[in-house]
Amino acid sequence: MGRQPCCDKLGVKKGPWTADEDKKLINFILTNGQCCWRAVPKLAGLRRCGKSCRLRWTNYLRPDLKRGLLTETEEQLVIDLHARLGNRWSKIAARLPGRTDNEIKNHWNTHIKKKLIKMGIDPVTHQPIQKQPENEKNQSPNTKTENSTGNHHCIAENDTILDNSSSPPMTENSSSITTDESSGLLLDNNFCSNNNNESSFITNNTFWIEEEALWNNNPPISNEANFLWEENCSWLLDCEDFGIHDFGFDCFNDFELNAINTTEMEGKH
DNA sequence: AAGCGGGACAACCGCAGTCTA
DNA sequence: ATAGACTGCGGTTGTCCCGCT
Repeated sequence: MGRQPCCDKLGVKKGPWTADEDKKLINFILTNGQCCWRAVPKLAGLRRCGKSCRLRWTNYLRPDLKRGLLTETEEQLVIDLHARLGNRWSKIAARLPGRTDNEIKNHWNTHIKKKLIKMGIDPVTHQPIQKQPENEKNQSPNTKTENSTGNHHCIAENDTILDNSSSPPMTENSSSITTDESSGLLLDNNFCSNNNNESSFITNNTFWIEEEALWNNNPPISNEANFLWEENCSWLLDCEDFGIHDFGFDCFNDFELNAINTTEMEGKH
């Protein structure tokens, strides 16, 4: 019954990844793509759990990742999306090109939360913080409003934001970005439309949907993906501990990468 | 210069839904 | 049909770094 365990718990390494492990994982994914994570550690020669490999790849090694702090625009978008989606970091991250759920979650907890509190805005409800009367504080959880974030919208299964009766009237076809007068937050009206066509959610992010599709297609690594890789690997150079040189494939083009991968694969046989 | 505290972020943990033998 | 693995997600923790005293 059932399947094989994802990894042998004994002998599985934990803790920070080394440059060598990163190199092995990157090489493997670039060669074989993201298929079955269970097999990755074994095939890539890593003493890691498949889950750990997936996490390392998606949060840190993916070539299309942006590095560095979130920009003002991104931050504003995160705030806006959080107001609508709550702590659904993966959904939020899906709307920010090159950002991971982990990164956004961390940034929220370390920066944005404090920023909002400073501005007098409750980071949970996104409403202005006001002193609650004692009797309201003691209300039972059952008397709470429709959701924990205090939003005026509910989220359908396809992640489309739906208006409900309590929501403020949404002006159709209004400009895509407006400002909430009370909070000063940026509001993206496109996001709230009932249009199920995802590409119309956030105009600026249309390319991300396409990029995501490209990414999900798995290998062979396309020229576009390779371009992204080359363009985004510069952050590795900023690393104190190791640079792209440590991975041994700096300045690679398609041909060189393939050559190395082929060599490595042959070496295994 | 040393110690301390807080910020930042990578990584782990555990849960829930899905998948498969 | 079902047990148990797989995957993805959100919450939490651990550790490093930096500024302040």
